[in-house]
Amino acid sequence: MKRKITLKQIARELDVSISTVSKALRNSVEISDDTKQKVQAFAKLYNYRPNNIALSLKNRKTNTIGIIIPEIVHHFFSKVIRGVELVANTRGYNVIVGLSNESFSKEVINMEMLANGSIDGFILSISKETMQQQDYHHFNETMNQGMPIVMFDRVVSDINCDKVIVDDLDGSKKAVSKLVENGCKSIALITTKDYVSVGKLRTQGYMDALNDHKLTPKSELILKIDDSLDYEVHLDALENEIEQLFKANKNIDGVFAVNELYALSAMKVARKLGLDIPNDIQVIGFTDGVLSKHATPSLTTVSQHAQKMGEQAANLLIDKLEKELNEDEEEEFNTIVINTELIERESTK
Amino acid sequence: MKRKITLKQIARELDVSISTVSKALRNSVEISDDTKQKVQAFAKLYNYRPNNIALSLKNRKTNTIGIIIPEIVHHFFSKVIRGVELVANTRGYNVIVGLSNESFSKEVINMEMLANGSIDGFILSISKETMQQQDYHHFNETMNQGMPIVMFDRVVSDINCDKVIVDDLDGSKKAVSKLVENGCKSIALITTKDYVSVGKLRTQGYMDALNDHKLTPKSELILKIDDSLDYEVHLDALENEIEQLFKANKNIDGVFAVNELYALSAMKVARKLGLDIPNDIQVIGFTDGVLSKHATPSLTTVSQHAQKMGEQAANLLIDKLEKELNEDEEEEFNTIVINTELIERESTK
DNA sequence: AGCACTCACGAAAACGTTTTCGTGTTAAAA
DNA sequence: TTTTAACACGAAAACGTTTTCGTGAGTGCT
Repeated sequence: MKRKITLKQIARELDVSISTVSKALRNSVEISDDTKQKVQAFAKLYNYRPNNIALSLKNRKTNTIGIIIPEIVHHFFSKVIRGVELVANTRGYNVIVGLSNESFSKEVINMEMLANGSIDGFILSISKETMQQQDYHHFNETMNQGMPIVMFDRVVSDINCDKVIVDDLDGSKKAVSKLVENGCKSIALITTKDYVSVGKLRTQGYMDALNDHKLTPKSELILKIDDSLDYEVHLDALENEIEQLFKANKNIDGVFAVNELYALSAMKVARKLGLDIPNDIQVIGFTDGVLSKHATPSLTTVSQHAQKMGEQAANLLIDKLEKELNEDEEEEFNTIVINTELIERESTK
Repeated sequence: MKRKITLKQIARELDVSISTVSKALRNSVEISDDTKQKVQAFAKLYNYRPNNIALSLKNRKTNTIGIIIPEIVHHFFSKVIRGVELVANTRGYNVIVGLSNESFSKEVINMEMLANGSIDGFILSISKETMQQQDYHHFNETMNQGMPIVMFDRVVSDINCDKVIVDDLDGSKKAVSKLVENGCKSIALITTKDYVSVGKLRTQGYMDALNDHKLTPKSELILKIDDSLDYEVHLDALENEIEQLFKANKNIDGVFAVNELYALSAMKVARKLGLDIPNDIQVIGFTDGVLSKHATPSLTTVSQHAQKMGEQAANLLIDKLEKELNEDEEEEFNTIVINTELIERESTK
């Protein structure tokens, strides 16, 4: 078990100075061809590779970006990571992952752990708890230290930074409009509490679409789920609430759900109540998940293009990292809006 | 936008030496209480945090572990990452993620990128292409440089390192035995080509279970899918093959599939052919996926405990990293076997 | 006064690079 | 022969830490 070889060791073996070795390897004109050959051959033989940590320290640049997400066992987030990885790698960066697990304190700790030199910038999506508490000091502090942040999906307008978001409003308008055009008269909305920004926007889109079609939104058709419960575990509770909704409003003929699980649960309850999909009731979900495609009937969804979001976020961040900004010139922040796409499957006519 | 503060700056401001600042912050007895207080107050005020990169260089230890997986948009792998992250974080490590995308060259490049000082050790699952080519030089070279590796799930016996594996053999035996006990006489196997080690083992488990119950395996009931196709895309081709199998063997009353998608496809085809699940035909899949739970009917599966695998792998690696091994004492490698669990749902009686 | 000790601190090396600047040698020009 | 210039290389600083060792001032003792 031999350690990795260093410049110093090569220098000692070849009886030259460290500087000479370094220059020879970088093909400097200062070094004679003879010496270059000798050094390069030796380095190749011993498979020399410069130590990344030393380089990072010297250059004050790690070529690593940190990504903080609330949860990794989630189709949407893992697709985003894939997108980030893809462009990061092709642009010569590594990716270091931190999970907040939807917790404020874990988000803070994780960011502090990485902000002390380990990475050059952040890509992140805010945890639910942070959104509730509306405590964003860690983002501001990070940025004050000159470390750029790109937020995606769950963003907050109070923070001035680059952002990549889904056009949630337009996406849900498209979905609800589709339901209306397909003949639905009484469309239910299954959404989350308002503090999650995306939930709010999707609710707004539902409203807008109804208004556009001269339909009046009815509050009894809107079900707001308290998603502080882990719904993977409390599936029963979720289905119960939906069942109550359906029973109280027998005329429901369309459902728009702000995520995959709500939509699937709605379909399950509908079947249980003897309703046929899509003839008695049509369902659309907002999601980038894997369940929709394989459900029976398969679910019509609003696709978020998660991987593309990751790619765009990474490009935004790396662009900023590599642009040496003139001191006097004002820094500017971009917001990229990713368009949604309605993927029609069997749950709609 | 002010840079992060360093020891040197604190030293200059307080008109003491760098060493004094460093010692004061670490509460050294060498420093007077007066000076300690002064320094610590100043450091707190300016929110001083030691630079990780400098520490890594000095200590020759990064407190970061690299994880290389073939694919991240995959329930199994993302659960493993979650497990790794969990114990890594509580033990003071960061996690840096590399994706091989099932490609040999990307696996090699990614490992080389990280092996030059960025991390202390690897946790990885081998890509399909690497398994096919059976070229493992990059693993050996990494280990020769003193960087430990822990392999999980897809391992190879030629390499001497720590491993965490699922008891694939026992898992599939349990599944197939269950089918037999539930009255199945003619059980089909849907598996992959043999080069993926886990596929091979699961096939073996199927054989063993049949033999244990005095049933003779019939080759016409075994369908080997060429999974070099991306089956998410070529779903039709997959379903076609399964349909041929069913049509050619009308007596099939049980199916064991080595992954979730094969199992779901089998159910879909069965329904299409007018077969009732689980009365006409029972299905079990080997998986840790999310589809099984939400399928209709929900799928009975062999659970792999992916998160636990990640946790164990991380513990194994960190244990090795933190155990200063005596030079003379032989290094030893462990293999942890994770037991599977049969989760019974609606697709079996 | 001379000596030994403790106390509180600083200098310097080390981790592995890159880069600036200086310098000795040799060959060409005056 | 002397001056100049090119050439080939080395010394040293810098990135931000930690730690070993050295040292000057002060104190107590004889």
